[in-house]
Amino acid sequence: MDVEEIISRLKKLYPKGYFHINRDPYYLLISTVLSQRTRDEVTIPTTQKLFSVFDTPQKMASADVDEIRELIREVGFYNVKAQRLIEISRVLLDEYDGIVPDDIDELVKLPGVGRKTANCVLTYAFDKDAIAVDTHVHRISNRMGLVETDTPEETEIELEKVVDKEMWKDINGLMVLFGKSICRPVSPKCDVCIMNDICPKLI
DNA sequence: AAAACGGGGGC
DNA sequence: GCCCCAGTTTT
Repeated sequence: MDVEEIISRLKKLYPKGYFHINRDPYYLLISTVLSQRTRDEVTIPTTQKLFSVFDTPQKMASADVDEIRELIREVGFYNVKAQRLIEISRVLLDEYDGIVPDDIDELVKLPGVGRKTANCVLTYAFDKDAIAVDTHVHRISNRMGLVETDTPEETEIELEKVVDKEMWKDINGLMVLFGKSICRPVSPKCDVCIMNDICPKLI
């Protein structure tokens, strides 16, 4: 399977890539945590609403957890997420001088931040070379025969072997857009898919 | 390895 | 009314 061809086609299909309203590291970190297992149509306005009140680690760290909880209710998992946002902000202040670290090993130490979230921050906020593997990237990479893996962690490792480093940061956004519109989890739109001629169609 | 966290939208 | 969604932590 020609990885470069796949990414090249996705870039043509989505020339503007994935749109982010704000690439500030703290904003992106918080919005990405809020987006876990949640549609971004919901996450985007909720994050803006939250930041209209608490827009810095200093403000968030001393916020009332009940107020955060109500502000983010629509994204779901609001109880644990509200506590994590406050705890993340406190750790940033205590351990990192209020600055979001640009290192994977430091980011994953933050509560509620796993490899997917950390790699999103690295690629979108810091423009670093990393692959953020979510369910879309995991599913599509396997469907198209780029890798054969059981877990996102495994997929990240295998993708790094078969994709040029300069393309790593593009994978997540492109495959998310592709995965939501065409290569969906169930009933993918293979009949209108631009990968039709090169896809193994292992569905 | 499996459960738990969850409101909102699609069907 | 049922099922799924830019995951991560806990049991």
